[in-house]
Amino acid sequence: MRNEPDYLLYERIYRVIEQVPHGMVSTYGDIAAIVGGGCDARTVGYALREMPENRADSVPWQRIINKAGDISTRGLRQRQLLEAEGIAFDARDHVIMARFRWAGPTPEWATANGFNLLPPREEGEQLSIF
DNA sequence: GAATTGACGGGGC
DNA sequence: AGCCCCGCCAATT
Repeated sequence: MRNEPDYLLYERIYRVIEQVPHGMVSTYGDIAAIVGGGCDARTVGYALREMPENRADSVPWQRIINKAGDISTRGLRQRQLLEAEGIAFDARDHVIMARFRWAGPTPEWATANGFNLLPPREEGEQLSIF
């Protein structure tokens, strides 16, 4: 018996995903890092796969892709939905991560809701908004 | 309960 | 960029 029911863990995952803004994407690993508490990338993938249809209305599942920047759910209209948000793909069908990757929740929100922040990324790469 | 699979990630090469 | 290996957690067989 777990101290925390699985459905509650999924709820936390969905809640974080809801924070990913329109026109941006995040990765399974990033979401897991924010959720914390023994959550990993695969768990996020599981939560999304098990997510009931009605949840899809508020949870932007399409914005969650793998770290390589390519979509896993081939066949679904994921790419179509992302392009509709203005997210661009390169010639290899990969999202340009350096440009569309979400930097994580605000410190205020994370603290207020009991989530982690994304570790700062070093490389000179950053999401310059212009 | 072991083995396998899965909308995964990081480190090596 | 790719491929391989290993670790991770949950569900299924």
